[in-house]
Amino acid sequence: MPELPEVESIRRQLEPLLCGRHVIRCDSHPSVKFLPAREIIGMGFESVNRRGKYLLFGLDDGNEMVIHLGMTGQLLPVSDLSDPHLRAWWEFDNELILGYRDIRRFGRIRICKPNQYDGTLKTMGPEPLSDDFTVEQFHSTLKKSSRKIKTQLLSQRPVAGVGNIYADEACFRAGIYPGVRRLTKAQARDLHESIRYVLSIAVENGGTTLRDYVNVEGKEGTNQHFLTCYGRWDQPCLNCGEPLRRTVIDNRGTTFCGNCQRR
DNA sequence: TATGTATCCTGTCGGC
DNA sequence: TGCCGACAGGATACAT
Repeated sequence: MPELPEVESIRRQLEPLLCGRHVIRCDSHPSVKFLPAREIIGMGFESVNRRGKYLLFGLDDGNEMVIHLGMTGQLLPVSDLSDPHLRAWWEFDNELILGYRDIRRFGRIRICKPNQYDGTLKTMGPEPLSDDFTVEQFHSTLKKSSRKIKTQLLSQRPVAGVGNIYADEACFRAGIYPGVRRLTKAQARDLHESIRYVLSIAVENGGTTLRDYVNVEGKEGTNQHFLTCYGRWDQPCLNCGEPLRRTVIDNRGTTFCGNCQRR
């Protein structure tokens, strides 16, 4: 499930591969989710950027191809175009064929003008590892909603790029129960610091591979070996030793420590 | 406008 | 061994 660290790892590897290259052939799965992949034939790639969990490919006609990897999306060189999970592919003028594999088809591809986004991209909060992500702005945004903190984080509005794994990790590190609806300024500061910490470490580790995630080289990340909370229910809390618990918050599996993360 | 819920998808796993 | 249902979850459409 690619979140910010996984998408950033992919972006860093794709940038030198694609910039300056032109698409000479391409095709896609007939689903409307993936059809826009066919629209960039003949175009050149000028940049590979990221916003939250979205990859933004700058094209030489001034538009951007936006790819969200969903749950199981992968971008990597391919040779077998009969792969049943291949949803789109682009052949470049250096014989590279970049494939978009997506087993569950939760991802999507679209073409749009830069900074003229809709949906989540339009309402997305600041990049968590940038100077734009401040405690004041973060606390102010959280105060505007009465939804549970984890739900707010997953909405991408208070901050970009946080998914289920890093929401659990950050709440655990901050000692905040993910189901609370209001945070004090001090709690917001702790959560702000924790989000930046867990994402920074995950980027350094090349992302978290639990099942499907691999980078452009087909290699798994290593951050799964450093998770302190997500997916560790029934295992002892690394702080207090109590068994971690599992619950469901807004239809998302959630791991927490009932002792360290008080409601 | 804010909030909550259903839906899309398919591989995996556990129960029978 | 094989079948079947539950489950995983990000974004979005829809209902309240």
